[in-house]
Amino acid sequence: MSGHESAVAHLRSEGYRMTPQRLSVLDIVAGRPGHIGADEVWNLAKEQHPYVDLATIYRTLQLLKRLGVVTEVVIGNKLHFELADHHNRHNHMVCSECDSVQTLSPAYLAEFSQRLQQEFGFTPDLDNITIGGLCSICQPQG
Amino acid sequence: MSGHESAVAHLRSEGYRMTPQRLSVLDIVAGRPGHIGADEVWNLAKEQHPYVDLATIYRTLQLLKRLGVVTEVVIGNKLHFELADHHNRHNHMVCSECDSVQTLSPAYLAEFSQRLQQEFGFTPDLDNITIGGLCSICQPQG
DNA sequence: TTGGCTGTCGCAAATCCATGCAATAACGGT
DNA sequence: ACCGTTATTGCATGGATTTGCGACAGCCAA
Repeated sequence: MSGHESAVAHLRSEGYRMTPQRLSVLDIVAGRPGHIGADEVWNLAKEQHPYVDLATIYRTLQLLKRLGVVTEVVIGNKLHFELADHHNRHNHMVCSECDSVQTLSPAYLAEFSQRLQQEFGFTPDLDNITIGGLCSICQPQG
Repeated sequence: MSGHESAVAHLRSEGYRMTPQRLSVLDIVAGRPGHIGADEVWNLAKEQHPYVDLATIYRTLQLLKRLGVVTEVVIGNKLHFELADHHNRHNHMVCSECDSVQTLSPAYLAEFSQRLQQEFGFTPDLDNITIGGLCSICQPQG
């Protein structure tokens, strides 16, 4: 029962229906400080609602992503999700060695993004930009 | 028979073996100006070597990627590969609507990359940075 | 050339995610 | 509270990619 009532309202105002499954997914993602994998969401959701199907979890997460309620982060070769905080947007830096994740203010990307827009007419989707690389701990000869 | 003899030498110097399957994959990727999907590589490889397995194609492409011989590009939900040209590195902008790909000089990312390095000790892997978004043609109300 | 060590292959099964379809359940109207 | 419409679910299936494993084949040493 955190602060995702607005998300529920958002869903309904778009003509989507609120189901227990979707509520569970929302609760679970909202109850997490960080990001969470689809499989973890599934396990937690089954505790409240034993018959949820994994496909439903995936569809719900995709829906919430389309609505901008959650953000998708690629970690390793799996997808993770986290509640989108529009007052505190951020991008991610994922270490390819230890899979650790650091957040990054989009201010770092703003100028870059504008250049792409101006010079190529290409509008980057900032929410889906994740930077891979090596974190400070995993640097070679670190 | 292009210019990938050095890649062959690279493989062997690292203790990997050169097999006809791997040569085929190298030939095919090297013979392509742009990027190519794993399934396409497979189809072409089968023409020369009817019994190659798709798993071998994948493993070979992963190996070549690890060695820096080819670069991986995520297009839609498929992986594409292209010969890494170290004298003409580039990043990609992929349109999430039409899956078109434009290349991008890494100069655009240089300053950004340096800031991450200095402020976070994070070394971004430029080869694996792909920018998603909407191309000029697929802009809303374009 | 032969042997053996070990990397590699082909096959099959597993994983992650997406999708088609019929049964079901949510919601607005009554 | 009930009904009908239609979005949503659960199930089964499919596509893309990865992985386990036994058989096989390169490559080095003798």
